Amino acid sequence: MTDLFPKKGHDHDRCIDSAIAQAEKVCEAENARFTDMRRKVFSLIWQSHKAVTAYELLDALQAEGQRVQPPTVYRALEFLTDLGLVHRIESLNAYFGCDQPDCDHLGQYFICTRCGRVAETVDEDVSIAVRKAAKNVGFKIQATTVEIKGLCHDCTTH
Amino acid sequence: MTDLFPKKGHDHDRCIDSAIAQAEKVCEAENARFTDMRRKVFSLIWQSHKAVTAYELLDALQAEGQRVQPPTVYRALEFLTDLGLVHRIESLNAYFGCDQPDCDHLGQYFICTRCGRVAETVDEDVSIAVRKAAKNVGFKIQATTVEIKGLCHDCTTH
DNA sequence: CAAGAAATGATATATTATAACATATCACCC
DNA sequence: GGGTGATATGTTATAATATATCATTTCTTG
Repeated sequence: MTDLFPKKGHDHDRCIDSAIAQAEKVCEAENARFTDMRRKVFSLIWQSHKAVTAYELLDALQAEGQRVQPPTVYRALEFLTDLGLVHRIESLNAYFGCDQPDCDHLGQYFICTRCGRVAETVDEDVSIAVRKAAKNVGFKIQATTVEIKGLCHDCTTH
Repeated sequence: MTDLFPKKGHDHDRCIDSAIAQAEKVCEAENARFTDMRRKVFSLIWQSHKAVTAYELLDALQAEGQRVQPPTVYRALEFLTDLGLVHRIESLNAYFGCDQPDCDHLGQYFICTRCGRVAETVDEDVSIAVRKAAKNVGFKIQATTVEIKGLCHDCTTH
């Protein structure tokens, strides 16, 4: 068993730094501009391992004295999700930083209902089963949403 | 290949009647009241094989001259989803009539992005793969959301 | 039929998201 | 290096989805 969720007391600054470094690389590869606003939003999303709502991001930006409006946040989110740097968690209407942006959007999301954290995995068996189920019914997949709610390992044992 | 989506020109009245008959049975078994409002909402949901938003239901009820407000619709939806008679499609913020209400909520939803129809399946391989993925990471499942967007068989061939 | 429980009505408001147009900033060419 | 078109952000308004709260009605059951 390998817990996907980060350990208590891990060095979260490293998560943030590494995510930003990755994002920079992706943007460069895609010839997309990682502007101040996008970087700011991305870094706010990475402040925790939870999913964050657009309005939480807005509040955080405004708390810093910026006069930001909803469209600004939603635009940054659209940019980031289009590049796969952030994923939208449909069942939470919230956004989550992806730590494997080259994963082709086939991931699955574990959402802990106790601590609120989210973890992503790209499980081949799940993808295969989903693809097979689609094939069985003659369905051509464009996108999949697999969100699993429950208790993370920490929260079942503490 | 067995298409889950109903054939063109199928007798949809039978879908509706059968769904209502099933719903009556479930409510009786659960000792829950299938009131006029709940029946009305349920039957509106079953007017098509698409997912319907709460406000589309509200509009339909109001179009019939009823002076219905949002909470009324949401209450009916809550009742129906709690009993498993209706499922919420998270990625659409919309509601869909379940034709196998004893399925334990482990279903997968195929959503056709062209015709808008939704079909439900309960694929054991997918469930098993998801449960295994959860076990691998020490995660205790409470609920799963598996929504697959793409083209139904009709829409790929026509 | 009375009394409590369950359902619905009614009002207000919270939360999530986008449309439309104005302004600012950037990248590139000359 | 300055003009120009493209890209990004600012600004205002509003749409779409959902819930809290309290009042009233309807149902059930003794």
